[in-house]
Amino acid sequence: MRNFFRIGEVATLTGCSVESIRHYEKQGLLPKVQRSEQGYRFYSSQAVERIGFIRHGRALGLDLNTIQELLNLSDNPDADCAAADAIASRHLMALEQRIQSLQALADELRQLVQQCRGGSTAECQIIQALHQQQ
Amino acid sequence: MRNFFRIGEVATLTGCSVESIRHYEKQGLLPKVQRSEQGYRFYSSQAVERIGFIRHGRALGLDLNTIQELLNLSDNPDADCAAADAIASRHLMALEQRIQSLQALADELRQLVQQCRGGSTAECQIIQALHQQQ
DNA sequence: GCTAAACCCTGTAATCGTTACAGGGTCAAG
DNA sequence: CTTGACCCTGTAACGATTACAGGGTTTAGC
Repeated sequence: MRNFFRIGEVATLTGCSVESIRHYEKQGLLPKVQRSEQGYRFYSSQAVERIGFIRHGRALGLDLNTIQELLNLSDNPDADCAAADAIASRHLMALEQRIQSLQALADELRQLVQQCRGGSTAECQIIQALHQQQ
Repeated sequence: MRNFFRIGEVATLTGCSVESIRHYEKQGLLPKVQRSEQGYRFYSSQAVERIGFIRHGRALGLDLNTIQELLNLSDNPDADCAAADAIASRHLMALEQRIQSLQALADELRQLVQQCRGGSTAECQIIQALHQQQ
């Protein structure tokens, strides 16, 4: 396995767009990138792995700041695992709360859709509900 | 009930910020607003009701474009109610899909958190999972 | 050796809805 | 006549991503 990749290759390997990789760099999630004489970025396989880490985190819905925190922990192998646990737990709670509120919205919307019995918008339950004072 | 309100009063009545009201206007969701000689916006109670409609839609998670569509339907009482039904149903399906994917994320995250048994980040399951190739 | 395609670079602007300014005008009560 | 509470416009920020424009480099085929 080669140990140096151009940004486009990294994009293919990680499923991350070239623009996003450059964005992660600008946001400080990636250490100083090596450059060729012409200024092309070159990534080691460790760097590629780090971008995979970020992608993983994004897929879990973590924001870049949170991922940054986890990367810092990962960079210090002696740090306390409880910190990572706290971050994940905090995110999980926020996620569960968000799911609940979306669930409530879906329920409300489902009711509206079920009430709709055709006809003109003048008597449409969906539109009327939105006009209702809450 | 008065029939003319300043923007700050409308904000209080609808629970909508002054900035958002001006934003809705700029986005074309509100018809031409009346102005005092000094340029102050003045809203009729119908306009206030329309802003309430928008707020309702936002609370249901609809984006402004979708709300615009519903407002157009509402403005044409003879239009077919099926159009509103389609919009609401489409949004409901998207919402249910989103809930499902968030639910899957939460499940994955919950597993990670449960696997965490303390110790240093070097052997932290959460961090290791993020490093894993998927 | 030349050309075209496929890369790479930087910098800027767009997306979406909202919030927060800056810099200024108006109006009421004290 | 000053203070504070309003109002105005315009611009920028948030977060993550995408999409340019305008330019340089490399690679493959001819």
